[in-house]
Amino acid sequence: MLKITRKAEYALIALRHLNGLKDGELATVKDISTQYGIPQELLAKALQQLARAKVIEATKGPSGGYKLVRDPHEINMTNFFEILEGPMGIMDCYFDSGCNQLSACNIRTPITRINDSIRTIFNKLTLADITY
Amino acid sequence: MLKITRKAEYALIALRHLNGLKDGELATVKDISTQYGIPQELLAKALQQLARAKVIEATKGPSGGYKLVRDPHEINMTNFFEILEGPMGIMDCYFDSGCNQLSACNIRTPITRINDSIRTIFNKLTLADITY
DNA sequence: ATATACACGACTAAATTAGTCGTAAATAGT
DNA sequence: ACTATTTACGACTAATTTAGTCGTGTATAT
Repeated sequence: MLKITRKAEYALIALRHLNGLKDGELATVKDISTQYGIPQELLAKALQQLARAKVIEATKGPSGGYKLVRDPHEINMTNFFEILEGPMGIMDCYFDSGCNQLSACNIRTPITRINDSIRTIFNKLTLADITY
Repeated sequence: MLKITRKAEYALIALRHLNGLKDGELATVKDISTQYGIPQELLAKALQQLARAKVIEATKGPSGGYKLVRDPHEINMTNFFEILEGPMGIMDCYFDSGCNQLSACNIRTPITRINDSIRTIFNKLTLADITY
């Protein structure tokens, strides 16, 4: 019920970690997964998604790793979650119009409003806020 | 990802329906489930939970059914969801202190803040708002 | 009596999430 | 060139959660 996934949780931990690095420093998946006790392969996937979305940047090979490449103030949590998990909404009908009960549904409007409220919260929250 | 369950969704539809009844009118599970295309047994369970929590009241026997017994302004969505699904939080650690990674976790504080924001939204939202 | 409606626990099925594995590709150091 | 390190990524399995069903019981209006 209204839970975020572990993948998102792990990614958030990692992002915060990357945000704390000194200029030019990189962190590897291994670094992060051992430091925080996170399954390495799962974290790897999450970071790969963030890298594809250009939130972080990867350097391959020995002494490689990841670093943040966007201003923490520009990474908002709606973005972040949607990169990792796809559309964020408390019900699918918010995005997906394939609901076959729509005509009878009496809560569409309120649901949409609730969704918007939640998205607004997450839109306003940036990585910078999460870092303090 | 941040989804509410179908049970909660169905319950919300039902509550809104009950809220629209005339004084003294009752609605049966069957009424509601056929009108909105909801699996009857699942809806039944949800309404039983709401009845146990004294949000609605059941009358057994022929011409029985459910009716609302609380002022719609007093039924807030945090209550509502927690009746149906238990504690509402985006991560378990918000409630459950059994996390074995707590010491390393670097996002506890921000997670708590996010949770509080969401709970605040749902605290302010009453059934009356959902009914318009 | 009987038909109707709620109560409730046990159960199965489906879907989602979590986590693993194998393989490939880039690259720094030697 | 070779090797160790590190990211990239799809396929797979396992675990958990959610969805939905079933059987049985209790209350009650007619």
